Amino acid sequence: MIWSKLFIPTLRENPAEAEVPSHQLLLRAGYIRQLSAGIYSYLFLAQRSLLKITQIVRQEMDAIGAQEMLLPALNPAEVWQESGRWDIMGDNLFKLKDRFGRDLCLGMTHEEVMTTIARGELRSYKQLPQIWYQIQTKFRDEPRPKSGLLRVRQFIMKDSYTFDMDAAGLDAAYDKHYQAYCRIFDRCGLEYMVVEAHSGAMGGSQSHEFMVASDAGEDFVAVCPGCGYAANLEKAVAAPQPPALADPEGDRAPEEFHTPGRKTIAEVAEFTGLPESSQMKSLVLVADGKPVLVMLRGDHQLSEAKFGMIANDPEFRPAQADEIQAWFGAAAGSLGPVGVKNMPILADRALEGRRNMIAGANKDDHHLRHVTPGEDFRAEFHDLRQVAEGDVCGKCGGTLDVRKTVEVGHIFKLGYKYSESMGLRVLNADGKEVTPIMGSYGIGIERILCAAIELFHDKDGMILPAAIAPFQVVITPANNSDGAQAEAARGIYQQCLALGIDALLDDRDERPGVKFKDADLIGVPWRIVVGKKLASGMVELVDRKTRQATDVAVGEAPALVKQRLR
RNA sequence: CGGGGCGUGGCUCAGCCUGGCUAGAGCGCCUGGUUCGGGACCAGGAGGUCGGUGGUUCGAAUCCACUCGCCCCGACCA
Repeated sequence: MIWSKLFIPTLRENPAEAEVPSHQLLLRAGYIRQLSAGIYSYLFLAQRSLLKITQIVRQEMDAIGAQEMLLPALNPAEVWQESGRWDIMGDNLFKLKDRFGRDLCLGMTHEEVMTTIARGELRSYKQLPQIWYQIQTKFRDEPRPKSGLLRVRQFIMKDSYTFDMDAAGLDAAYDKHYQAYCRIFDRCGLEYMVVEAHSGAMGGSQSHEFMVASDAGEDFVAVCPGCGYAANLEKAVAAPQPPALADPEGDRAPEEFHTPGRKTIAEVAEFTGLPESSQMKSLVLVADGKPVLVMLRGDHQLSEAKFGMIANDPEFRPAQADEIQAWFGAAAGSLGPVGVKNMPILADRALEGRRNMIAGANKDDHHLRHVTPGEDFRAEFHDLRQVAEGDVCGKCGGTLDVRKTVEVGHIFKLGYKYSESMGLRVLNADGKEVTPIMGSYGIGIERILCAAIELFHDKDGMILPAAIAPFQVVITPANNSDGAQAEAARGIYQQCLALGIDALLDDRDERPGVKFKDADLIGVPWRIVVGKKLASGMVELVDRKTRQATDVAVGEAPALVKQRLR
């Protein structure tokens, strides 16, 4: 296409509202404009790039036998009420009413609608398995949209849904998606990792996330460089490590001591001269309306996701000061497990086998020493702690890293949640009604673009992988008012088109510096500069990433680009 | 929803504290000219209800109240 005819509103300066690199560059490079918080218009360049991404997604989905559909974004409340998500999703679901006062919502995913179609039409095991997908706009009333296109209220998602007769079928469908996702992200040029994920409110047994490491991300992932173990921090497990100081031996009885004004783990550690790992941390939580005492090693953090799963209430809350006072007779700085009878005690596995530790005495300004789990109090042991940087890998004994990431894809085994609640049944070979098992799988289309920009940019702009760049090559006559240069550039442009290369001819009447800056900014991977060397039949082929410039014969440039694009 | 910050030509910002000239600068834009290998130069020009409403005042971009919007941190999060 011809640059002088296009609308590519590049900006010299960074708009003030943008913080993360992808947001700044998308605005500066004229890809997007904001309409409202978390709502963006995708201009020509963004749309071109997104179309390339969706095309790759489409090809790889089709390759695993998935069938593309397009479902309504506008949904009646009924189907969401049936699945229970009308209430569960709360304010995150965009809800509206039509003129007759009927409740509607804008879909955030499409389990309900897909299941509605399936239950109306699927009758026999002979029709299974099915893989259905769509690439469609989703809506979420995010409490806080942020970071440009990374967290928005309206975005494009590829979502697919599988229906199988049994767990083995689901395993196969899941694996197909796993492989397809790898091919998609590979083709998009992303560096990513696949991590075990917490399946959260969606239920289901297994779940993986496809993550791109980036400071702009919001998810934390624990990775082991040694063995490749990788898991979302919500789910990650680390091997137990010995405490900083060995426990005192012997069968000692708890013994109260005065700790005036020492409330935090750190204060008590300083006061006693014992490391934090010699203490127990007591947290009082209210799950399902009932109090629970959670015990952790002093230097450990609670994983809210893990507790939510175990307590079977993701909406749990910390107890309030007055509740704690009523239940324990002491304030939060002096709580402990000894003598607690009015609530269950959950303890982290790191406390299993420990002896003679420090804990609160349930008496203000007092603690107990020589508290031994299992002897001085009874607890149910679970993995409750959140893994931290530097913890020991549970698989290989290496050291775990914690990385900030952007989630670009998520696959999970739904199980029977929707097929059950919405009444999807088919007849099996024995003529018996059975409930198919489902999976669901998502890819954030814009997030692929954002993640690529976060991964690949420099001070001058984006360095997009060729597969998702809006153009593959830009042809820049240094001086377009030089007839020979303009003509040669046009010739090269035509040849590129003939070779099937997505080419952009920068015929603008601008100084070369302006054109170079713009080309760098919008992230086109290759540039052919037609300049003074044209006199000797040469043009320059420039690699956006390495900045390496090679002089090549005018006639050979298009073929060379073609070759490099492979 | 809690905390913080910011709203002044298309963009980046100054002016506000301490009210008073015609509301400014750089970039961008338009016209003409000179230029042409990393965001040129000269000359001329267009463009602003200072987010909105109300108040205080002889007088408000500036002070006060309310309100709307945007950004950041937290809470929240298929």
